[in-house]
Amino acid sequence: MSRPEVIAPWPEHRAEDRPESRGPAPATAELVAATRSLLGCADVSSRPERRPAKPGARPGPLPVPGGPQRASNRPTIEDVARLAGVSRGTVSRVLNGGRHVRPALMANVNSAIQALGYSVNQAARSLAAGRTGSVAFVISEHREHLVEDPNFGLFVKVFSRELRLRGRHLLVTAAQDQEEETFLADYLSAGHVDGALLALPRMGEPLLAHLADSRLPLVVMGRPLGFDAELSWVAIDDEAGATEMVAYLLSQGRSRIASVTGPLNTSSGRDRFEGYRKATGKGFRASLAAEGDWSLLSGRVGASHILERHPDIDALFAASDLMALGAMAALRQAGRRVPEDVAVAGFDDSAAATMAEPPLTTMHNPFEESAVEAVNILDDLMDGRADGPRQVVLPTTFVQRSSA
Amino acid sequence: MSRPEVIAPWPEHRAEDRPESRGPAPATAELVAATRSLLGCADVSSRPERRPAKPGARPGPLPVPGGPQRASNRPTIEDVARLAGVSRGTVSRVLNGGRHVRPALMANVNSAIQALGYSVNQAARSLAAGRTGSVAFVISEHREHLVEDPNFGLFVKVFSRELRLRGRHLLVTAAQDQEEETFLADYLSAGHVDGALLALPRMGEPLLAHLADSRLPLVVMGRPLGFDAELSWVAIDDEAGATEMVAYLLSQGRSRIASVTGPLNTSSGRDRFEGYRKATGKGFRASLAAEGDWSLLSGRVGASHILERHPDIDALFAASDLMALGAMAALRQAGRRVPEDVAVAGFDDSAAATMAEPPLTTMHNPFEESAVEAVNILDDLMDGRADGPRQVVLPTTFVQRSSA
DNA sequence: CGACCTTTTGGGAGCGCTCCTAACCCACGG
DNA sequence: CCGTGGGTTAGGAGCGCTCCCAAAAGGTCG
Repeated sequence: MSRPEVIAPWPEHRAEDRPESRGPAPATAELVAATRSLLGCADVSSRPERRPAKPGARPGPLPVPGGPQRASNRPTIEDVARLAGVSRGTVSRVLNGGRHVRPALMANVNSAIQALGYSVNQAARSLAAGRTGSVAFVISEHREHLVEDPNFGLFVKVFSRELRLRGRHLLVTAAQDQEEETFLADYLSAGHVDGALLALPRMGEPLLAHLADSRLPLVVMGRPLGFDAELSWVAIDDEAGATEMVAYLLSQGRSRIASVTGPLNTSSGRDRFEGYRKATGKGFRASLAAEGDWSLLSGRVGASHILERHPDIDALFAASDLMALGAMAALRQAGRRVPEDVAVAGFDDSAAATMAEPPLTTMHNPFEESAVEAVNILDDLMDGRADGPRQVVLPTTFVQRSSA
Repeated sequence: MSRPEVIAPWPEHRAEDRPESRGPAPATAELVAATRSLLGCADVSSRPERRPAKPGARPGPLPVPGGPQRASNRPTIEDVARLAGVSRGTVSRVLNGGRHVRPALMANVNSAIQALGYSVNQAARSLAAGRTGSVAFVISEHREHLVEDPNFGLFVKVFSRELRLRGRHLLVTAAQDQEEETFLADYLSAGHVDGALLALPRMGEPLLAHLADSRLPLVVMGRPLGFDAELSWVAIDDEAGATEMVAYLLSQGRSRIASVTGPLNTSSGRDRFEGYRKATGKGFRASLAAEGDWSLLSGRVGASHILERHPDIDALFAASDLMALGAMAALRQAGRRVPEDVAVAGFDDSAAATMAEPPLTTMHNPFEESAVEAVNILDDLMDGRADGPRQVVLPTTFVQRSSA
């Protein structure tokens, strides 16, 4: 972004975050006059007038030559200043954290804000400050399926909440095809947002490369293969989670453990497979694994294929809950009982896991914590508080239900 | 909104929607000079100079007294104007639809835009025009569960896509509690967005009332009970859908049809129940129905209760797929086979329907079409093209799978 | 050919805010 | 008593755009 090292104006919680007055604003000028006396405005004019009023100074609302351009009745910072008996600058300072403002004046300004129901004009602020106050959540074409994933909704919710706590907004942008992706990358680097959150990318995705080049503060959800070191990201410990799950299956006396993996061009797909491979040790055989794409269907297809090659499996580890459901359907179709004949384990602990019959044993993926962490990092990045990319890896936790 | 009847500037597709140049912008002033000659700028100066250059007119970038305030290198409309050899006003006109601009000049301006990689500064535009170019998708506290619903993601995706096609942005806002809801209502009416899309409200929701009072263009997803006439909304024909489904069950020879309904303080819950009641005709008995809240659990609980009262039911109509899944679990637990002993039908055709065992017979809810329609209406509302609230009701379609 | 109307164009005037500078205040110390 | 310096404050300048008005250009018609 334009100014390299902005040291955090726009603080946590400002007065504007809790307006009180309701209903349509009355004509502001009158309100100012009327409210002024009502408000117990501590008269701070104990100090003498500072500057002699200039001859050309505005006496009041001042009928503009070309007729008033202000169509809206929304109170402005100027109205607040007049009501509080201070200058624009002081109000602005209060709005931005209140540093270098005497407590008495600050109280006055806050009362005025409340009285007028003032709320800052985001557009004006953005224009003047060169920051937009909003953050994009970027979803690119290859993640169509993500949208059908309940976790997507969760991300949106948590992002939105966390950002608002910091006085920022969430802008959701989706690119449906290659062309739109290019447009999106340009749009984002053009300074329309202060930062971006990127959903789980695949390898070799052009959007990722574009964004990595730009100076836009960026946090990736999931480890971005090929950009591990240069980008900030939040991920879970996929390998450890997979290892733990397979170890559990082994501990239950299962020995012929198959796996439907995630796409191997994603870090999660890869790492979960790696965890499975390591945990099975010398029992590992490539033919016991089939690559899926996280979807229900791919789980069913993958499990069928494995079943043809290895009719004697007694457990199946799916790299996602959805694929586990698909696999369960295939197993049932092949006459296997779950968990009696074949134990089935999933990954993610999504809503689907509870819905399954029998309910799915799975690894809990801390989506909410990830989202919070991502916003934290992005915030530091945007405010120049970070001295380089930052990566966070969160642990998963085992959730036992009845499928394994 | 401030200006009541804005008649549609900000057209469908503008030049800014397809920038070409990549990479960081070089110092703009030089670029203007350099590019000018390269561009085959049709020299439109065949007409004589219009106005004699004022004595005080800027000769160039003009070193500002207090030092240059422009931190960013982003080209401005002024840069484009200089390069194209026209005035700011003309470029602005091109940007906003190109009315009252000669084609030759328009071409020049567009080349300049491409050459500089110019893209409009949203903040400045908003400030000057009094419109923000963004639309809020509002999710209030009572719809927590919605977020876990895959349809929510679908809404976000479709809204985002449709709005971008119209040069607008989607802002996602969620209120977690009562207080935030009040804040949100204020925020929205304060003119930070041009319009709002409200997700499926319940009766007596304060947010709905607030928003209905404000002048903010608003489209509700689902029929807002109590505001049917005064608000714009998009809904499906819940009653007809329910009737059709129950009629199907009857046609299959099922006669003792139970129902787990949706919450009866929502229009969908009410209407689907009404359709069920009418279709069952004199076979209807209140004890055959149980009220649910759309959730899996409520489906299970509701079905269990019904089963206690009426062990002889041979069909169950659930007002949502999720509740159907819950009901199926309860039935299975009670030793009933689906569909042999009890046929189960759902509603919505959500992702959960395919996942079920057996796959769910359901009514397809055209979520995507609804979303598109909602954006259409909102667009007309925001541009003052609508002469009052508008309501749309879309039909559902029967989807047969194997549960009934 | 000039009066008159329509279409196009240039540029002034803001939109509401933040940033910055200079002026002001009030100790405090010499 | 007068500098000196740190903490406050007022208000000018400007962010990049749209809106609008008046001027210019280009018809049209009697």
